[in-house]
Amino acid sequence: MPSDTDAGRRAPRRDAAENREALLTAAAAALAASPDASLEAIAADAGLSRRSVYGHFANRDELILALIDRGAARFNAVAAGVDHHDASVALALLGTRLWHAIVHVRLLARIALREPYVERVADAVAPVRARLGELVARGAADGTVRSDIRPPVLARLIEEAAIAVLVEAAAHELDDEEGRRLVMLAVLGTAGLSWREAGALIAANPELSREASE
Amino acid sequence: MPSDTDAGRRAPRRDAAENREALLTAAAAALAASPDASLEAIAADAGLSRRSVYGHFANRDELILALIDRGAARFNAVAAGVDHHDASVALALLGTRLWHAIVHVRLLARIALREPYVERVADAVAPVRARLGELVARGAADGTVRSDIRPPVLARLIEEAAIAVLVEAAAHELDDEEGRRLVMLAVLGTAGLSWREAGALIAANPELSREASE
DNA sequence: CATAACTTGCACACCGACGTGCAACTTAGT
DNA sequence: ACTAAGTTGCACGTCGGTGTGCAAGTTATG
Repeated sequence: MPSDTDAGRRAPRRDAAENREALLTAAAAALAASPDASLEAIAADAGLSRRSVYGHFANRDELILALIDRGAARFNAVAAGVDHHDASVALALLGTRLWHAIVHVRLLARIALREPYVERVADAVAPVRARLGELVARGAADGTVRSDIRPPVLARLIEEAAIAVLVEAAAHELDDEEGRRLVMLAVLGTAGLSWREAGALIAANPELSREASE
Repeated sequence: MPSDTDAGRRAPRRDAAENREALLTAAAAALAASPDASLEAIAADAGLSRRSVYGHFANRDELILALIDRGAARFNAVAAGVDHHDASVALALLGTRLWHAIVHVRLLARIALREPYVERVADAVAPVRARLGELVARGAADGTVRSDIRPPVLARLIEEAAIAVLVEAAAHELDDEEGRRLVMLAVLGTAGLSWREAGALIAANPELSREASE
């Protein structure tokens, strides 16, 4: 008895949920490649017909919104567990975590370029941004991060630098090892550390290296 | 007598050339804002009707290609005159020059996102990329630039970092002063200098500060 | 195995944008 | 003032994509 209200109704089929997932996955891939991929293309990728997309989503827009929320959730979850008394280490750590979520990051970055969704993505991603802002502010205050750029601006620059690496990584396929290292170096460099300092910091904090899990 | 071949033909009207310019300018603005602005919108911006666009360009594509070539020309010209025995200074200098060409940079960056034009933009911009590559390689060799990232990759990262600042600058309008400073700091930070080193380098090289001309 | 849940294919209307032909108009140059 | 260069508006066909209705299938599940 699934519920009181839908008495006579049968439970939804399990494979429907799977197809919905397949659609989201296909859409993520297609939209990351080209932000205005057609429903036709997406459905085909998911192994469905265009017609049956409408059995899962009211329209194109709802599909994309679902995608945004899904990506952002993953994204924010990743950022939530990041902390360290040294702000620069925390930033590097955030970088490596982002590397694991690279697919989501790239997708959101692409979607956010299209006019109607900019705001929506910004809202969905607000938590990560907030966290990043905190870390930068703290670092600027205690001297672990540069203080020649206003913290809010610096936070944006670090964000952009990280995204740039992640996007770049897609073109020339880097292995996990190098990708994570690059994100950290880009973040730390933008944060004001010299490349030797950044290297030393990574070497001194093994938790930055052994993130092979997951 | 304009030429021998077009004997009976009258010289083209001067205002036609002006309108062509107006179209390009309007298109640059419109496409930078939204990379799939309609010809209708562009023409209106330029004070013309959609119909007469076809008097200047065979089709939408040719308009965009003209735009790419025009932007890239400006862009490459800017990069050509950049050099300095210290590679990191040269990079910073390139940064400030790019700041002056910010409009073109942003436009090309946007257009390059659209599938059919990626390659074309890459070709058009090849000279700047080449120059950047040289500088990075030289800097890595003589120790003025970080050597923990392969030079070709580092060149891409620096490029992305600079573009990120330029794009970011559009949102929150920065004055000339701060914009140029930010581009330089982002470039130098990515190149491996600490923020204090970057500050010192800028202070020590007045040509990086007095670029108010043009 | 009965049946609701789901998928499919096709038809259709709709929309925005592109590109073109043409006739009438306005305007710069000589 | 004559005239070619340039602009305009409108009509038209085309194309690709969206969203919907419906009838006929297929398949998971109770």
